[in-house]
Amino acid sequence: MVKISDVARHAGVSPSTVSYVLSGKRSISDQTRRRVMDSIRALGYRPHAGARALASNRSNVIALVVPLRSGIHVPIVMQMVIAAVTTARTYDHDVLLLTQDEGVGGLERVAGSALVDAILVMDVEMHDVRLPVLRSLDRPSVLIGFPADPSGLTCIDWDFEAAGAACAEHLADLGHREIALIGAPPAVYERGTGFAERTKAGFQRAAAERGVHAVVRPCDPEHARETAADLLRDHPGLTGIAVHNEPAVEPLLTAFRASGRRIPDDLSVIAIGPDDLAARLELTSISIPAEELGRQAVALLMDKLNGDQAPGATLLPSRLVARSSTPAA
Amino acid sequence: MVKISDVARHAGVSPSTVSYVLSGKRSISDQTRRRVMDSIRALGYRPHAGARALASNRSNVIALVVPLRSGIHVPIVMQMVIAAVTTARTYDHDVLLLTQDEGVGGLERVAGSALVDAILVMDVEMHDVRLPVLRSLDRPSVLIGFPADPSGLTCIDWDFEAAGAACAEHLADLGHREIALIGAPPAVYERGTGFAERTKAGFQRAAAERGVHAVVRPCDPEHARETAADLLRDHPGLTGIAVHNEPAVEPLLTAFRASGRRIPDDLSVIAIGPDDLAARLELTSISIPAEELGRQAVALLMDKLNGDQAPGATLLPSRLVARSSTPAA
DNA sequence: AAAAGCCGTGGGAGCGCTCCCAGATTCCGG
DNA sequence: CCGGAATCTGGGAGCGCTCCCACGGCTTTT
Repeated sequence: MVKISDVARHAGVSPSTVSYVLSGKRSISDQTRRRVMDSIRALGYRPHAGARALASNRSNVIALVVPLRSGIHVPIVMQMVIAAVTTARTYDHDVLLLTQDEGVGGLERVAGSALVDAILVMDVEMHDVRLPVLRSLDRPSVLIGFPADPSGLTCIDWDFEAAGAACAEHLADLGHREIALIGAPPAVYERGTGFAERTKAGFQRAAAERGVHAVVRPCDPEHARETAADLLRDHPGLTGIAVHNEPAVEPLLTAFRASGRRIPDDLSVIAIGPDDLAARLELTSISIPAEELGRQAVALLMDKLNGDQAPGATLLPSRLVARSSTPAA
Repeated sequence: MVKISDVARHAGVSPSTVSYVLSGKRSISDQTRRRVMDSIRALGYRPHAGARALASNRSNVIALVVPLRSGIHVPIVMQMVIAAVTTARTYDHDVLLLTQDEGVGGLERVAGSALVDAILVMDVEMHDVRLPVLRSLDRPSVLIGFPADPSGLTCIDWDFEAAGAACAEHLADLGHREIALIGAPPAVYERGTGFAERTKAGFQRAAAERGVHAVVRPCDPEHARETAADLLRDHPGLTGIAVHNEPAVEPLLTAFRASGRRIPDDLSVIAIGPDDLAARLELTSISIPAEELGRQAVALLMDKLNGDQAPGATLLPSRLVARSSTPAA
């Protein structure tokens, strides 16, 4: 293995100079820098990560805790994970994967052993048991999702409230008087996950403001057919529907059509979710940019690692893209 | 930070003894062990990962390279990733995530800097550019998927050839004389990915052996409707179909029904893929156990890390589960 | 002309752990 | 009672890097 002293000898400088060339923590003459870099390349030198971590107290690795529970759409998670890894690399950091089920112990382990410098937690619950640990840990963390009490934590999420409101407003603007929001599976609501509630709240608030009648239903993708049938039976006057449940979108559309409703003639539909699905189905959609969230979350984490003050709460705006499923009357 | 010498002092032993208690690399009297363990708990000691890596030349971290290209079904990837992480933990290892697009450089980086002890590569191509690097690296690796030349490498995958053959045989056994395999998107075939070709080969071989007429079509899920229509037009006598394309399954079923074919009355259907989807749709299926693959791959990697000889090739059997979509005639 | 400031570099302690080399103790058979 | 084996423990060098402390040479100030 090539070590820093080998490079130093080869370049005719001291090891500390090589270190400084690499870290940029003090000025080095152009000539020296060039000689050192040449030696590094010539010898194929790579700093030993462990030695570096030991001496500098920085591992240049961040932990990413991924959820593995039901009711969360896997492709979105994957997109965020990829975005997080890619972004971390631009900051010269790597990503260590932890699963939700390692729980509190996992966080304490990777932080306590100095395996990671910081922690990114996806899919935070309202009353997440990990919150106290994250607050007390000596390492910065960023949460994707908002718990009930975000004090002392840095959180980021999509602005679901605004997304829900945008749906209701869009439908109201188009003249619909009776609208529905089909949301996440019941399990998600029961778990008290914030995003589902916030979408609902925004939807209902905006509907109320516009004097539009609004109903909200959870939906298990496996039982999309029943959900759709029940909804249309209970509310025959329904003409506008927002779906906040990625995997249920296609089954629901099928079910609506099976119930004799034409889209968009009888029923206008908005999807809240990734743009690609909506684009393919020609649905008006509120896009929730997964990559953007992953990217920003890592950026926040890096800010905190640099000792910068990070905002406690960040809400990413969503964007309504009108397509053929919600035509103007 | 609590360090090993703090524990040693607290327990009245030497640091080396603490180290040996933790590693188990030499015998320790029960009494001493207990005292040391008590001190560790009392002080909340956690070995510093970097120091450990430096001194022992082992980081206890493995790299996992995840694909991010099109044509691979994301939930399957995620299942394998989760399984890999979970399994690695049972071996006291963590998982560092790398993306495909870091390419060769990424592998050299994490291996050269001793960030990871071993490498697990998902979604290997036939003529993968990373193969030479993996062969020359001083760290063990395991590939998920088989390249054209697997010599000198440890590879594991599902037995797609057998899966394809099982489909043809099952259909032939039920009396079908004209059958089709609807496969991965064209891009996957063009890329020369092994699994698509192998399924095809098994399907065709078994069909030939049974004297059954077989056709194979790639299929882009976005154009499932057209694929289905074309296929039924070109081969009106078709009565048995195998689908090896997870996201296309539902669109295809819809398309078949739209073409006036009843399932299973007019058309028997087998799905090759995760069991949950097939079970929900009541389809006969050949299940490809994603978790199992992730688990086994990590197990192989750990064997190699321990210096054990690992088999060069491992093929995981798939299992045919008969459901209502392929009734006996 | 001496003092003060600046820039570029070297020396080397120390980060926390592992594991080689010994040393101490106990146990056994002869 | 002794030699040797077996069992358990301690000491401490060394892993490869970072970063504090110095230092020499040069320029600018007093």
